[in-house]
Amino acid sequence: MDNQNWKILKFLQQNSRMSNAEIGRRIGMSSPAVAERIKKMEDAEVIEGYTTFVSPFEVGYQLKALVTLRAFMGMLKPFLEKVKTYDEVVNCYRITGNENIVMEVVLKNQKHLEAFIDQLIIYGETKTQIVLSHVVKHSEVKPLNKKH
Amino acid sequence: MDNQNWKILKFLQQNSRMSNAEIGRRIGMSSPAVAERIKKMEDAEVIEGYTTFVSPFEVGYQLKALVTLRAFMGMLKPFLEKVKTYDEVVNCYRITGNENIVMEVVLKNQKHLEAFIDQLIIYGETKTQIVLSHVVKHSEVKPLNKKH
DNA sequence: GGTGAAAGCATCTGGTG
DNA sequence: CACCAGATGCTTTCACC
Repeated sequence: MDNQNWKILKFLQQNSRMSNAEIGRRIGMSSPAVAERIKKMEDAEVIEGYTTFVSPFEVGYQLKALVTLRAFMGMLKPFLEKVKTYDEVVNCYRITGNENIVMEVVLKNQKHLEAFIDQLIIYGETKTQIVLSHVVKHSEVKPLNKKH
Repeated sequence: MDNQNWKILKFLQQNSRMSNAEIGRRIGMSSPAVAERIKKMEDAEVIEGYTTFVSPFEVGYQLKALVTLRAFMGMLKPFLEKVKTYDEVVNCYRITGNENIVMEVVLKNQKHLEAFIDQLIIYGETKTQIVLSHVVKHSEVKPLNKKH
């Protein structure tokens, strides 16, 4: 992970559809060299994949929320299986503390939110925080600063 | 947003570097037709961008946490400006309720976490939840189900 | 939305330091 | 081992239908 690799990752994080040739032009390298470096980062799982951001709002999801779950005894495991099947859940984290789970969910409206939360009551107690705005959106991963 | 567009979005969300020609082959459409549909979804901001997932762990960030902030009176606005400058913050949401902000942060180690939280004390009270695992990871946005 | 030509790109090969 | 340059097959792009 030298400086050239970080430059490649910077461009790929900003626009993963940028061609290897264009990346090469910007960092002073031939396109086969760029391709080879990308391949190695994929193999090393530094690069986990390439995706497209779809605006939930533009396709009809008017609400975004963070839903926290404090699972009932014995219900965490079944929930961890079930959560994969919910279309509304964009991200789900297992966390330390009194609460076990935080989910980022997209929903059509209040009624949809109500229906979604109703599904969860068998698994535990929930807390819902409506997202008002996305202040920092998928900021790039940057090289670790030495001072830390 | 017909069914063909949703198929294109499905492939692009799974692998944004897939060529238009390959997408076209899979959905029975020519590559110029695919290109035109993608362009229109970009213009309509249905597609917000294309990115690469970089594994924070593989590049030296051993810890992930959700940090919640309850801002002191008058400190929310300055914080909303400041948060954009933190390399550790991957996502930051403004939310409803007692607490104002939830951040997803990546950190080198406990010491780095301590230093990060120390930076926040002037803005408000914090709560930290360490992420144990990422149960659902950037699940695709899917078409809204009619029943909701 | 398809087709076909031209330009551009990815990928493989062989060769250099 | 990382890189470059040239050759080949795909891809993108733009004209036109």
